[in-house]
Amino acid sequence: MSYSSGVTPMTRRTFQHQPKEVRKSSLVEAALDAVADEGLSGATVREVAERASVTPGLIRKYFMSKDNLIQAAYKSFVDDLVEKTVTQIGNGSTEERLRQLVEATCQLPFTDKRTISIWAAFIGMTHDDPEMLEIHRQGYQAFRDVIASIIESFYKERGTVQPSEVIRLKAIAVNAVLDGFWLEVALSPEVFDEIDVVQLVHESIIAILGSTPENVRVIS
Amino acid sequence: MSYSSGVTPMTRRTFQHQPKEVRKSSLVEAALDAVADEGLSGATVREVAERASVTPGLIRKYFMSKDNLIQAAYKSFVDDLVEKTVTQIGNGSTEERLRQLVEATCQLPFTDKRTISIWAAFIGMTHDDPEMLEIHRQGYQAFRDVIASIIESFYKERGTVQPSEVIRLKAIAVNAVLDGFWLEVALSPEVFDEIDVVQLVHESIIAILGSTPENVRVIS
DNA sequence: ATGCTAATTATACAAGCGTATAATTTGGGC
DNA sequence: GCCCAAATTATACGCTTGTATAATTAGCAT
Repeated sequence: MSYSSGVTPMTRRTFQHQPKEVRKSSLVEAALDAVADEGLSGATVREVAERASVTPGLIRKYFMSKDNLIQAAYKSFVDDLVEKTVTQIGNGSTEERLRQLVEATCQLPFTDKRTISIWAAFIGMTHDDPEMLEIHRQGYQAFRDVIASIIESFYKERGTVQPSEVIRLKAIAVNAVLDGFWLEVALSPEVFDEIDVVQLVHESIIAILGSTPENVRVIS
Repeated sequence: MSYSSGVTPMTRRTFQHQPKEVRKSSLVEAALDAVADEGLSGATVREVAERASVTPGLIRKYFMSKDNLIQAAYKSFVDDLVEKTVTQIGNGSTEERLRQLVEATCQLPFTDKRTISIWAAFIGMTHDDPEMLEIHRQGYQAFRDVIASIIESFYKERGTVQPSEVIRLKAIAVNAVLDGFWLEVALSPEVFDEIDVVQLVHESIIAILGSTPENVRVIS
């Protein structure tokens, strides 16, 4: 809804000057809201501008193009996600950190509708736009590093120091498990209505960490 | 590129009548090609029509709207994927079927650029469009059923018959692992350049199947 | 051969898109 | 209190989109 209902306004709308960074992040936030609510195709320049209480032309003062704004929004989103994860994991014992990692992945606010909608909307762009792909990769790399550090502690505590190559493989596997569960929870939440996801994921990860090609045995 | 370079054509282009189903599936295939190559935003009515060697107007004879065409394309894609998986798995021993399942997930043609591009493009629509969500869910349900039947055989062969609830949980977990790995391979293939993904996934799944909350132990 | 019906093409239109640019307002320096 | 640069608004343009519809063609029944 425009501020004037179609007719030429008697007076221009008032506005306030804002520092560059404030305006930029305000526009980025508005873009993410638009993507979450209306999907990628709904995140038009006009829609974003309206959500930021600003006129469309202003966007081009701060971003070279609409694509540029979308990229900035994606980067902001990915960085936030990684940072929130790191923060939530904290500095406790290995067991605690692992549990926090699982909870961060399976529970709110990481599985809320907004986060999932944005993730899903953007993931499709990584194949067309090389810049979006790069942003995605950096985020995943950072996430995998967090996982790897926990796994390293895990083995150290158990006195079975593993070569870095093993840790790398385990980190990839654990990352896959977290990603896969997250995706399932995100897209088919009703499947997990009566399931303790955190427990299930935790068991799966422990199973993977506790197995090597030589020592996997079904005991019972 | 149109058949006439902008000027009014002297003669209309020739065409052939086609059976309803042939035309429909031809349009669906063209839509999938367009999505794979140009992304969702590139899959316009005109683009699809051109790829199907047809004029845009014809699409509306077979599909109520563009959205309707996109939904049909997604359904075709999902059904194909499930069917190809089932076919590849075949009727061998449990061990063979499990191996085939893993290979089907991690190797070509399930991880080729076309398949991944289409999957990624569509997944973002499942949050806006309820019909797309339903198509997605049906596909996943079918896939999970395939996994569950393999898992059931797995336990039967080992003489440890599990309650259906356990099988269901394991199926969800295995599905998550496959999904997660598939996603990683799809989006960051360079990570797996020197890794035997099939082996890694297989180990992870065996670890999960062989673990219960009571019997998980690190042996070595 | 002819005529009829369905299939297909060609054309047009209104709406929405990203973008460019000129006009106006704001707020701090003097 | 004025002025000037920067920030913001307003307006317009050209293009693409999905859709509607009229004109034409193709193929089959007779």
